[in-house]
Amino acid sequence: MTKADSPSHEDLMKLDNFLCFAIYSTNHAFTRVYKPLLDELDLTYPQYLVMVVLWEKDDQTVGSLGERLFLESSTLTPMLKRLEAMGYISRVRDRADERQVRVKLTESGRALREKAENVPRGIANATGMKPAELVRLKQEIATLRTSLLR
Amino acid sequence: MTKADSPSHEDLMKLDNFLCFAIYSTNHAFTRVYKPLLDELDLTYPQYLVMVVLWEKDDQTVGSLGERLFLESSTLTPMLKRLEAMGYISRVRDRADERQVRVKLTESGRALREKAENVPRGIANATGMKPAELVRLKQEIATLRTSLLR
DNA sequence: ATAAAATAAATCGTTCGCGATCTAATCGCA
DNA sequence: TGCGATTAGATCGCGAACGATTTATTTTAT
Repeated sequence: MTKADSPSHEDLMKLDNFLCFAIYSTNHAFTRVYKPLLDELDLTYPQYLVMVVLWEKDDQTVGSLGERLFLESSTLTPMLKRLEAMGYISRVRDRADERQVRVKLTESGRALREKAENVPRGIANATGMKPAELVRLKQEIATLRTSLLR
Repeated sequence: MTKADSPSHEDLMKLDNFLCFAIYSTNHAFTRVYKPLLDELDLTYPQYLVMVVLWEKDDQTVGSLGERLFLESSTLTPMLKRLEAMGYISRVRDRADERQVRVKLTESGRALREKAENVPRGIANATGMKPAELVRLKQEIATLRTSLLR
């Protein structure tokens, strides 16, 4: 492919040229890097993301967690039940609107935050990127996500 | 956070500052964008990636597919069985080394390639990015993946 | 005031993805 | 040559993830 041409079907059909595959495989890579760090907290990677959202703002509905994480209730409900079984959160129907379930941190869930404090640095480290670069790349990808969901 | 400081724990603990979450959620966004395009081919997104690898190079072992896609045999074996059941590939033990399974496209699997020809452009379009940008971003993320797996 | 529409979460069935383990085949080397 | 180590896939159990559907509640419109 020369500079002036638009990419050919041939080029577009190569896995290594897929932006989506770069994302897909890097996502798996992150999961692997997180594994040993999160094992100590007894959390899976998606469970950890839920906890991060709750540490940021406690007492949220399933719906608001889903909006924040881009997940459906069919994904969250079972996950939240697991976190509840582990004692990190409580799930209670909202008295004012019984359709909603309010998800709150337990004492144990709040306490976990301290244990998780050093996780982000461990991850940032594994990327081998400088903080500023990292922020820029993150922002570019978030923008891409917005385009895709539009 | 001022320019001179390194990021605080507080900052690092916010979901929106997580590079990994940008990747995680953008991966899901890609899956959603692919869905309607791949429905016409009766393929899931991961199945499509397997087909792309085979269209690039036919007759590979489970191991080489896994190396290419960063997937384990425990993931691939069931997927390949589904693709076989759909008639797109065949799985045959290698006569020279019976430990290996050779995965080959069927006539139908090769034919599918034409139907899939316009998928990449549809996706590229949905990103709203120019080809050159897209290549650069893809490369940055692939480099990140390499760092993470190191 | 009540029936219809909308909303929130849960449930079900299917596919992915992994780690741990198992089985079968091949290799290495004494 | 033969037996222990290695390798390649397959299997199993578990946790995501989604779409489609269901159930329960609330809102709206008549």
